[in-house]
Amino acid sequence: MSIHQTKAAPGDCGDCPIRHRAVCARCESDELARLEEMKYYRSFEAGQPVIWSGDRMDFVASVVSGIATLTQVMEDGRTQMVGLLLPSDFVGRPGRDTAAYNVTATTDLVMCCFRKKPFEEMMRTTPHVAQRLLEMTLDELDAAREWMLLLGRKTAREKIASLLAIVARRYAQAQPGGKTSDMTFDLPLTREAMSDYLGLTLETVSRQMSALKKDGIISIVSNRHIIIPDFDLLLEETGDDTDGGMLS
Amino acid sequence: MSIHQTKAAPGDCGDCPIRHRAVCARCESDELARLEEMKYYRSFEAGQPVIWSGDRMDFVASVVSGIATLTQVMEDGRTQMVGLLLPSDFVGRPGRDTAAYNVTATTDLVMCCFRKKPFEEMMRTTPHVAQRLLEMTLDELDAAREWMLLLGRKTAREKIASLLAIVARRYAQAQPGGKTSDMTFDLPLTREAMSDYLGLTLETVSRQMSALKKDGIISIVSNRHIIIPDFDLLLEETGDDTDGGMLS
DNA sequence: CCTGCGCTTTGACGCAGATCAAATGCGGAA
DNA sequence: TTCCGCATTTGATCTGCGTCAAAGCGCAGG
Repeated sequence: MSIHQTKAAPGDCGDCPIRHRAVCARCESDELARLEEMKYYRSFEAGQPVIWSGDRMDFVASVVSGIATLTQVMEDGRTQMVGLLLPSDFVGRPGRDTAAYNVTATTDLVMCCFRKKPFEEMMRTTPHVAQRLLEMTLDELDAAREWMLLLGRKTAREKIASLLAIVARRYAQAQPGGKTSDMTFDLPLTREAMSDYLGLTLETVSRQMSALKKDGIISIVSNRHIIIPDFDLLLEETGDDTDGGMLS
Repeated sequence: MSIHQTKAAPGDCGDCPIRHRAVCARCESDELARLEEMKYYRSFEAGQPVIWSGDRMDFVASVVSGIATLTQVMEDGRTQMVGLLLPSDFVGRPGRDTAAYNVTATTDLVMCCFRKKPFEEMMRTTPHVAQRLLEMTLDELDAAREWMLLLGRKTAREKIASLLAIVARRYAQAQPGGKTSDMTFDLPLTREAMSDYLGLTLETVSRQMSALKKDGIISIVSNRHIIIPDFDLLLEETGDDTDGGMLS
């Protein structure tokens, strides 16, 4: 589907690209050894479902590379994304045996899966995994609350700007220097996925993207490739406090 | 402000009404003793602020009785509630020293506060508090995701029905029998608080409440006091799957 | 009993974003 | 190169909810 080949799974935790950010971040080498025994990799092509809400799920997992989404769907088809999973993010809930959401690969995806039983046992007997998972869950809860403000109170334009800022920021922090000027990245989401994220229709997303482009806030090259000439200008469109937040 | 007197703080954890549901739920008696040493009670009148976003916060806390809200406010005043805290719910984040949200008492409120330093130390050295906190945080994350679906995709009528169903359910589970018929309760929220919860204006909330009343889904006695003659009828208005969800 | 003050309801009107529909453009296969 | 399928853009119109404004209503205090 794309020219990229799925990066071969690392196999050894020592070489793992998410080693220091995922649930295993705090683990000592003996704990890593235990994890190695319960882990296995799974790959998915862009667009493929990982699991459906309600399905039995006997593993938990970390995203190693690529992007996945968590979505909720109402009976009549209305869809809301409730999670955007980037490398090192965690899927699944210890102590629950069915999936609560649809999980879909939006790009080619590699996940590091842990068999649920031994993983739960490890959470009970050693502190490092549970500690890290708590920290990650609290971060996700904060992100979810930010997202709730976006869904409940922001205008369509502010929503789009916020999403672009979030994605751009994550690319920036995975990249060298460059800071506030001339960020460039590939949007890993279709217009429809964006609309599901933002609680809008895909037409509104498209119109607002065009509007931001017309106003010089962003450049759109080849539909997915975005250039942000001035990140501060984009931030002003998000409706968020321009200043604060540097604390913490 | 109300005839109710603030229930005297329990003082002893053994008598605490939230003993088996709060962060301390899993603690053994020696751990409880440690918690007793770091805890103190604070009371707030209905409508009073507990803490403002950005303020220094050197405690974490459990709601003992009453109701508090977490809200985010944009520069221009747009407000979104991001958390509704009922008895046994937890406020504050270990490892963070400023409040991330406005916390407000919407009814008379009693909180059991723990000094942050010793609480964090306890999380590091004994597993039970951290384990319980992880579980509670995962529950909150699920609730937040349900809430995101509501904010992003539900109609005003569905939003109102969903909120009433949530509150009614919680009252029901704190009450005897009664099940699906003739639930009656006091809404602990003003129309404005409801609108902040749902991402609507207070006028729309009022109109939809009137509409549900006209359609016989609810009865409104004295503005805050609500009767739900048939809970299943209300559920049909929420837009959620009428059936599923019995699993789990 | 009257009065004032919050909270709530109701009405009239406007608009942001949804809906319906039709191009347009782009990448992959033949 | 042409063709096809699909994502995206753009246009025209509709509508649910927001906005602005004015009553009601219940309760505490005088």
